[in-house]
Order: sequence, then structure tokens, then C-alpha cells
Amino acid sequence: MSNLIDILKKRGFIDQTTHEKALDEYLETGKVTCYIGFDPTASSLHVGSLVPIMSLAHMQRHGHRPIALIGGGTGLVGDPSGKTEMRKLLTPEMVDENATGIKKQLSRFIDFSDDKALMLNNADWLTKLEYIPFLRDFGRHFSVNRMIKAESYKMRLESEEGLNFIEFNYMLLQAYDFLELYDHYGCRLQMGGSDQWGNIVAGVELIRRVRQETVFGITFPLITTSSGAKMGKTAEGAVWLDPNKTSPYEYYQYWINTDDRDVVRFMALFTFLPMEEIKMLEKLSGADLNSAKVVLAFEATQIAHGMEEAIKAYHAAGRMFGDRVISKDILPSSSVPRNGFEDKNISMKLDSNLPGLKGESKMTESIPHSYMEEDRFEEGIPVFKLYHMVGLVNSGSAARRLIEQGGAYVNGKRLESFDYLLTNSDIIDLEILLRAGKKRYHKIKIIKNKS
RNA sequence: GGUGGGGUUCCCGAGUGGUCAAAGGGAACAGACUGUAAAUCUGUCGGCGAAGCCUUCGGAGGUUCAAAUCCUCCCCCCACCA
Repeated sequence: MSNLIDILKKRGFIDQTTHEKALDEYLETGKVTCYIGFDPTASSLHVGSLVPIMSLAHMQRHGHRPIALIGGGTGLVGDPSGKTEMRKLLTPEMVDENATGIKKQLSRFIDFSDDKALMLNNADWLTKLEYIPFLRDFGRHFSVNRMIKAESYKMRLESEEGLNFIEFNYMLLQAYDFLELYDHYGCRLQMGGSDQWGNIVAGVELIRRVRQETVFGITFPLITTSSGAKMGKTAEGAVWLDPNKTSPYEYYQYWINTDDRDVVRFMALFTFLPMEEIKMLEKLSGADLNSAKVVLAFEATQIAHGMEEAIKAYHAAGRMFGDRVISKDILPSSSVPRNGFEDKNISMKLDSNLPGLKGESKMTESIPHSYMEEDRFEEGIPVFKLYHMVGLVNSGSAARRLIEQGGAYVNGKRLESFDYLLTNSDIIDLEILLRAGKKRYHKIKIIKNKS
């Protein structure tokens, strides 16, 4: 009854499956092995990859063995599926480097100890393939007539840019991956984004042809925000899972800014909270949803960056935007602090985790910040330059615009002129708080000069 | 290899000698309204301490008082033909 497919379906993970009935039965047979491929196109995964990651985590939680397959080999070719443009070819060095980063991140979501999950790299077998034997053994099973009809190639076939041969090969390689994992790890289920359907089916058919066995595929829907944007994109670019590329505070903020219409859907996809509780959120509307967004942000941050970082981000947000009391009735399973700063237990817990620092001072570090020496303010610094320096805007011109449009605040006070001179008198408790627009903050921490 | 069509600011896309930092749209940013939401309206949207100046229209040269626009060579993409 609590079949995994049902659960994934309810949480919104499933777009299509191959032979659903047989797949259902297969998943009931006990511990099964499934895999998803990850492209090593960057040194970090981002929010857009969260659906596959979470689905592997769900698999593991239900006693199955996930394989995260790093596409070190396929990354050398580049998947054209659903892409309007050809991807830049990666060098082997880049692929290796990126694979390392990705591995680290996946470990936060999936437990790789004791072979409870595996991390493999298809470079291990793909780079050893020999052209002629490969063509003879596997190429003959692929119909070009069929391939060019595949939805995943369609966009490129119809585009100006076209599709070149190396990319056209991609499908064969991914199909071969599946076969390899089937042969060596008994893996009979491949999952992936909806753009992977063609590649997955190619693998299913290859295995049927060369091994006379049935294997399965599941695709996830492409997750977009209600405003139509791809998941995980902001003006600054992707929202990364690597805390050095996107800080936990920014990560938390990303989720806080979720569209009202997406809260329930995202909660189901990106947290592990029980569906019964998530369902209850449907009753909320208007500003009440903001409490739910706090829980969403907290849970998502906790999963990706750990409890400490989640709590820090939560408190930082509370200081900047005001604390929000979250009723116990909302998502009771969440361990989110529910009373803002009043929650003594949380504060104490935090203190004990951070030896040598008082909870509060450590917490503020969550907000983007930088350090400057006190004597730089002796003669004063033009405020628009400072905005540029700390990266709140991309140029002096942008800073001027921001200030002239009334979007810049220093220590909570709106700036009147772009060339206001910041001096010692603007330093409060060794800090200067810069704000750009409604919700971007940057804190300058002053380093006292030894006199 | 041949023929034709293309490469414009973040993206799409107009512009065929000066009035072009380059129409229009999208994205983005700011303000107002709000709930750190959406929608809407308004403004901004290459750089420079901003007067004016500097850099930009695939790349390198050239013609011209003046080039995104004309000429030469090169690179890349697409279509058809081989």
C-alpha cells in the first residue's frame, strides 16, 4: 500500500514510467538498485538537480540501493537532449574536477557508507570502448529512423544550429551505461528528467535486445516555478548546492522567496515532511503562507547544509526581516524553531555547537558580509563606491542608479545622495549595514586599528 | 568543395554611411502597492566622481571628415547542392 511509486507520485516526482505494473511489482521484490546520471558540467550541482537527488534519497529511505552515476564519460560528449544549443565540450580535467565536487555534495543527501549507495563514473567504461566493436555489438541495435524522431533530438533537429554527430551518439552511450550497470550491479531502473525519456528508453530496449531482460525507467517532470522560470535560477545565476558558491543564507532566502503557488508543490518535492502535513497547507492562503515558506526554507537548507547552517540562516532572516512565529499546527514534524529568538532551546543548542563564540555573534555571519579596516573611514568613503566594492551592485553606475532611485539604505536610513561620504560616524557597534532594494543586505565589519 | 543566408548590447530581434550607446520585446534592477508572494503602475537598464569622455554591433585591416552600416581577408553557424 505504501508503495514507493505511489509515494513518489503523490510527492510529484513522476512524469512517465515504463510498464508501470511490472515496475510496481519489481519494486516490491525487495532491495532493488536504481540509478540516475549526473552531468559533471559544473563543479557543483544546483537546485535544478534537486529533484533527481531527492528521488534517490527517497529510494534509499525505502531500502533500495541508489547509484549516482557521474557522467565523466558522457560529459566528454555532451547530451543534446532538450537543449537548444550545443554544449561546450568539457576537457577530461574539468570533468574530473567537477565530479569530485559533485560527489561531495551528493553525500549530504545520500548515505554512501557500507555500499548503501554507490557512486560510479561512466568514464571508467566508456573511455575504454573501441569504436568498431562498439558499433558492431551495439550500434546495430539502434535505428536512426527512430532516433531522429525522438523528442529529445527534435528541438535540435529543427533548430538553426542543428545536431552534430558526436551529440547524436550520446543516446547510445547512455543506453550502454544502463547495460553496464545492469550487468555489473543488477541495476534495473533508471530515472532522470523528462528530457531523458528517449535516452532511458534506448537503454531499456538495448537491454531487452542483448540480454532479453526487462528493465525500467522513470522520468521526473520538469520543475518550473509558477512564474514559468526554470527551477533554481536567479538574476545572479544558478542557486548552487556548494556553500562556497551560494551561501546557506542565500540558499535559505531562495526558498523563502518561493511563489505562493509553489509552496505545497515544493514542500512535497524538496523536503521529507509527511504528505499528510503538507496537504494541510492547502488551506493556508495569503500571508499565512509565509510561515510555511519559513518551514520550506528551513527544511531545504537543513537538508543541503545541515542543522547549524539552517538555524543560522533562520535567525539571520529573522533579524533582517522580522521574526515569524510558526504555529505548532503547521508541519508539526519539522524541527524549525517556532518562536524566533525566543526559542531558548535552539539558541542553547547552537551555542554548544559553536565553541568559543557566542551564539548571536556567530549567527550574524550568515548575512553576506565583508571586513574593512577602521582607518579607511578616516577620510571617508563615497557610499556608491562602497556598494560597488562589496558586490551589492556591479558597477559604480549601477550604484548611482540604485541610490538615485531611492533603493539604498545605510544602517536603515535611506541615502539621499550617491556620493555621501561614509565616515567613522556611520559605524555602529563596529558594523555598517548596507541595504540594496528591499531584500539584499551586506554587512561591513570594522576591524579596529591597533593604535 | 560550390551556391545562398546569417553572426548586433544578458536573451530574442530591428537597424544598410552621420540625428546610434544602437528601435521593440523579454529578462533584470529600483520605486509605489504588499506578505521578503503574485499581479499592476512608474522609472532604470555599457563604463567612468558623469562635464564630457571612453569602449561596444564575429575577428583583423582599409575607405571616409564620419562605419553596426561600404571594401578586403579571416573565423564560426545554417540551408541546399556535391
